[in-house]
Amino acid sequence: MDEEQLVKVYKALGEPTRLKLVKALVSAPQMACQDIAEKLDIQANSTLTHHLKLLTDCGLLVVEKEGTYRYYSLQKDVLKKYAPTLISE
Amino acid sequence: MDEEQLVKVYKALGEPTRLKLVKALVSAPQMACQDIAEKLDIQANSTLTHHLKLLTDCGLLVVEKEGTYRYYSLQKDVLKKYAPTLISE
DNA sequence: TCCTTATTTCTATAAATATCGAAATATACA
DNA sequence: TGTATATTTCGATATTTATAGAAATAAGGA
Repeated sequence: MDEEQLVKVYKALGEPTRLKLVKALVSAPQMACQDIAEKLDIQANSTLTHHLKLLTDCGLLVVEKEGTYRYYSLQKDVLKKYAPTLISE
Repeated sequence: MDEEQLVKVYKALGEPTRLKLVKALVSAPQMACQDIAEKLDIQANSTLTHHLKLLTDCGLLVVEKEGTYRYYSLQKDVLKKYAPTLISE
């Protein structure tokens, strides 16, 4: 992974809301936007979308469409490689 | 390590200049401010101090005084734990 | 003490980013 | 088609942060 991408990964993890989101997805197999927003106490949909975009752009999350829902899940191999402590802790 | 501290670590790594600095210190045993500023092409002393503070505050760097110099070095065990890919790559 | 070098602190500014509200898009269903 | 639900996009604002210049601090040597 090139340096620019590495910066993206660590920037994505270096923000409280997104770190909480990643941690939540370590135990949950996948979550829809609603569930995530509720879990993390995010007020605006657009705020959630913003965070989800950063996390998917850097490869930490993947999204799967299902009807009007989108289910986000963790790329555990990526997380394990770049921030293994988040998997086990 | 509590969550707040974790955020600090990843925030410290999620910025191009600081990531370059960490990478430079993986191979160099230690570096003084001057050397770092030159290596990373940092113009203002205050900018360097700012970055060094974030990196030491989160535990990634330690500083050792020697006369008017301060030598910064990497806490490799910390880096290895939270971002192991930076050690080997 | 005075001067030089090395680094930090202070203050300000510009750039990046987290948040929000509202409108737009997408999909399912009556 | 029309309505409801889920999510994204757009535009604006407030907060955070990276950068810089100047003054302050620290240590060594003339």
